[in-house]
Amino acid sequence: MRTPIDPDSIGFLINDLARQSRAIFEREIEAANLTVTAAEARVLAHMARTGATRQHLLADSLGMTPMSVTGFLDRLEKSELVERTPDPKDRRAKIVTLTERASDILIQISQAGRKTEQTISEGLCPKEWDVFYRTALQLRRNIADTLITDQKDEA
Amino acid sequence: MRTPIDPDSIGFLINDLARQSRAIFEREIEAANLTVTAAEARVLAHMARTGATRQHLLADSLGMTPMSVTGFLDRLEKSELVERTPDPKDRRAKIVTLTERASDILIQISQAGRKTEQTISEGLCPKEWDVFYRTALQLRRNIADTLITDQKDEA
DNA sequence: ACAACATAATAAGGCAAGCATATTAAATTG
DNA sequence: CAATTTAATATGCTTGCCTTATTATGTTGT
Repeated sequence: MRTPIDPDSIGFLINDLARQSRAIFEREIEAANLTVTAAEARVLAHMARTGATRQHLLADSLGMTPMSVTGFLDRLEKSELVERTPDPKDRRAKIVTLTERASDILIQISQAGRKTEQTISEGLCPKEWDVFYRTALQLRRNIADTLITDQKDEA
Repeated sequence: MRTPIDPDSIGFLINDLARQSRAIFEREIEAANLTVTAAEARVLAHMARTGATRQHLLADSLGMTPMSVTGFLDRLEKSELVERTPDPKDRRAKIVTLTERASDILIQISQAGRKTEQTISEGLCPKEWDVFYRTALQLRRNIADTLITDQKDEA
């Protein structure tokens, strides 16, 4: 019974990469004197991509629960980076949008992101890097589909 | 100014993969009726690899602070999966070891890990998977080195 | 030998990133 | 128009870390 458990197995590995890259990203963010966390940046990124939406759609896009999104939006709203406006078509719903102020910060965030990317991929052969990136993309979709399917199975 | 910020950039991507794979792993763990978390499993994995060690060495191996390790060990000790014994060579230090009970659980954890790996990599071409895995390994070392160097720069 | 410093673990306390559950108001559907 | 579903949120929890003391030792230079 060799290798009963391996710290180099893919799950641990991916987790390590996430912690490491987050650490580097946060360092860049701090260097730029920004006051957003990596997770908040992620929310902003999705908002930038999807445009004005209802909160639960944003939650879907982020792959988290509506309640988690509420928490993020509360903080981001306090920092005046997002706004919640009532949805005229459904009085239960709210539409979230990025503020003026956010666009400024988004640019700085993306710069931090690019620097992080550079730091991380430094010394890697571009071809390998490319395969790595594309596989990661594919993997994410793959897993997301599995998770959604399983979720339906529960119902 | 196109792509001011991209939810598909590598940092976010890796983070997403970590969350997703952890979710799947935790599902497996629960299915096996185990009561360890992914992070605890990681600690156990490192302990299994490094053998009996002092806590601060374990912390190094895990890439976390000694205090964080203390917390994990407290819980694992309560679950009787690890033991702390005084180091005869240094009365400040403690040697941590896995218990009998842990070896059982480690096997189950590794099975959960393998199942997770299967689920995740399902449908991927083995060659791509291999490149992905090896690049990830390389990347981790790469980043770990950067982080350590930078840390020294601060001092 | 002993003062100064470094090191090993821990106590205390905090914060971020979530989650689950229950609630309220509004919409939809039979 | 009653029953069900949906959108957001309040409340309160867990996990996975961190920082900053503190205490007990070890080590080192003089």
